[in-house]
Amino acid sequence: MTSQPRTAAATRRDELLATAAQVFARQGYDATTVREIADAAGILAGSLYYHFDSKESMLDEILSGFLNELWTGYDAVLAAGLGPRETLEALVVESFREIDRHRDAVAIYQRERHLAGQPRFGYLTDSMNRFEAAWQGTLERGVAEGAFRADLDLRLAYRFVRDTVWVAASWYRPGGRHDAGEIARQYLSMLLDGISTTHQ
Amino acid sequence: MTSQPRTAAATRRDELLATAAQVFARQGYDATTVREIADAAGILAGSLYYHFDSKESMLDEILSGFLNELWTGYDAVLAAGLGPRETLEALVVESFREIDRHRDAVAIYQRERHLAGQPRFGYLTDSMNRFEAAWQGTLERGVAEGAFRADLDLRLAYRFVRDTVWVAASWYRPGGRHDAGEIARQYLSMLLDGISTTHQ
Amino acid sequence: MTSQPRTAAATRRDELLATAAQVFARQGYDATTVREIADAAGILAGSLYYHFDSKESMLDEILSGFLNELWTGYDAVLAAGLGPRETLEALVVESFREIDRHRDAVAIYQRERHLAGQPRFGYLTDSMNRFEAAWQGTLERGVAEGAFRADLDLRLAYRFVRDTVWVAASWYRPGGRHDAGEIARQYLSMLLDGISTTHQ
Amino acid sequence: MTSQPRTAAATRRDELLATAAQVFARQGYDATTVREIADAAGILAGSLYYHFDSKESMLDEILSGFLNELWTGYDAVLAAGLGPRETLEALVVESFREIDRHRDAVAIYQRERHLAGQPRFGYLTDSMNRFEAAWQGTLERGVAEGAFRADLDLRLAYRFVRDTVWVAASWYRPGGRHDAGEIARQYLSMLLDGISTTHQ
DNA sequence: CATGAATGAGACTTCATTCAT
DNA sequence: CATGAATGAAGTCTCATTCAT
Repeated sequence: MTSQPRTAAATRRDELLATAAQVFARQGYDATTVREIADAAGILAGSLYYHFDSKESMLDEILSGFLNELWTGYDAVLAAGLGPRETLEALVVESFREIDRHRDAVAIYQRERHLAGQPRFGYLTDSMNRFEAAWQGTLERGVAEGAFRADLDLRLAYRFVRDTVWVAASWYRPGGRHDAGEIARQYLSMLLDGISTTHQ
Repeated sequence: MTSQPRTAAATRRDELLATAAQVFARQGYDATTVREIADAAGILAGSLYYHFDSKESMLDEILSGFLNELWTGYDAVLAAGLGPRETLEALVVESFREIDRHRDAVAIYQRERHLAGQPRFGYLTDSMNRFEAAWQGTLERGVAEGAFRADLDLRLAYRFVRDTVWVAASWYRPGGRHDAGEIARQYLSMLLDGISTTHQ
Repeated sequence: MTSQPRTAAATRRDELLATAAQVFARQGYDATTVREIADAAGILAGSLYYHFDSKESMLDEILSGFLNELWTGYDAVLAAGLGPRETLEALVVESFREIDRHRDAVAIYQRERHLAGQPRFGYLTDSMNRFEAAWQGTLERGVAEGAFRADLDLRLAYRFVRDTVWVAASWYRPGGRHDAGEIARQYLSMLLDGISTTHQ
Repeated sequence: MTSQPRTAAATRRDELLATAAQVFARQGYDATTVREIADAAGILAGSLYYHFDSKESMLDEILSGFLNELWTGYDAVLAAGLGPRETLEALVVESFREIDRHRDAVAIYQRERHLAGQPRFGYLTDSMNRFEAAWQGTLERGVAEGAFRADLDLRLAYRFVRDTVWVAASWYRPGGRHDAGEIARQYLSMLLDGISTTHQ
């Protein structure tokens, strides 16, 4: 009778996850009650448990789903054999694309970073480590090849770049004045050249 | 015999607030139980209510106390009659000084920004507005006077600068490799001149 | 299959309210714990909050429910166009009927009169005012028409009548020696004619 | 050095008890916090424990103090060898005198009648029994001697008389339009002769 | 798939009471 | 006598979760 039950169910799950992500992003995971998610989805709280094991597993799916897609994009960039400056540009562009597509998940990820300590969310720590390796490695290559300034503390520079990009998720709204690509371009321009007109 | 009773009571409150801020910063406000704060302070949960009305009022005092000190510093900078570039530099330095002194409060402030919607925390919204006015005004003056690049979207630039500075509270630990002044100097260098060696 | 879901839910609420009223009447509102109500109802304390917002809202529903029914009865009496003596008799009879049907609510109402000061229970004050108007107006008409003694202070007489009737709720038990109608008759006899054999 | 330490201390106790009685009467015993009593007395909550063992012992002293004085008055009346009607009149007058002098204690006594079940307050039960014996005995003598109507249920009549008198404590304010004696006279008139002009 | 009622653990908070000063 | 700080028990309420229908 039903054509693709698995697909239909998966679609319903995704809808519910998107709803949950929206509420988590707005209020924070802890401050969100299962009932609020259910209200936003138009069902009763108990009914969510037909689809998900627990509130935590919703969070889990949201975060791991986002990170999977993120790393698909990042890995493509890192495997492309670009120079350090081009790699950094591509990573920034890719990051804003992910923010555009997974805004809520990114916001949650930023806010609930402390979850990385729990076994269930160990993949967050893994991701953070790969993340640091990718960005800091790119910066180091850039310094070595003369593309980036050599007088900077690279750990500070890494954090500067990282935060600069990802915190944008906390204010970015799709459909605003600029699309994700334009924002990426402006950010890159500031990041690479600074905002000052006179360079020492 | 007793030296300063008023000071003694104020000191105890401040100690407890510092303890609470530490726990809030580590775990998040919602995920923190009153009992955890009390444990960290070496008293029983109920005893906190001799000093404070509620968990929320602890948060309130932490945030408003921080913002009061922040604005004392900012107002001094803004009243000094400096040029835009010097103003921006002074604001960044002052910000890192505040991060150094109120690390926990800053981290809480970053994470619990959504509180601004509640009447009790309306002063957060006020502060954010004054904040935007101060920074964005400085950027505009800088563009007008030729100190900052004119080809940037100023709202984006404002967010870039703002986030860049404040997110540092999430990883800054006093007593680390660099002191707050050194970090400010490096951040300013990246912000103003960019990380690239070749400027277009 | 299911007969009347709305009725079923309303019935459950009413059962729980009746249970709560019983405990409140026995021990007083303040001295009653939510757990005692739940125990009496055979559920856990937390489960009450599926049906009611708070302990106070249970009290609210008990009192307002009672007063609504009371005023339905009183208004019918007052609208019947009876003479003052017949009106007073009908009010007393109606009062004892309400005591019979809402014994617990009446006892609570007597004991927790001080609630009238709180905004949420402002309707208690309203009811008390209407109450006074109804009874004292009847007494005044009776004096004017010669049915009641003219030598009495009417405010005192009003209180005498009022207290006389309603305090009965504190000892009345349905199924006792006399039914409500018989008690009303004896009270009316004492009230109207006194307990003395020789009248001056 | 101090002239009468015992008397001074006793005076302070009495002041505090009067304050406590006032608050208990207004809000009810359970709804009153020790801190509210202390506030009303202008001291801190802990300081009350220099004078009293516990909140309950304050209540105890208030109630037993009142009952002691009440029974001194009642016993004098009952020992005077009066006829039933004169006895009833004297008891009513004495009761209003006690209400006048111990208004708060009487109000508390009315409201917290359920305490009679606790061992510590067993004297309340004793007092109630003596009370019932005194009043109902007087009524019975009156019926036997033809002073009171024989067609009434005496238990109902007893309750009618009892409640009628004592509930007055809930609204009586000293210094009002009528003094206690005048109120007693009017109450007696209604009680004995009724409020109707035509007697059957 | 969803509902409605309930569970049970745990949260925040209150408050009578204690005690060193 | 009084204070100020703390205790510890208990109370109201929340909320993730379960389950029969």
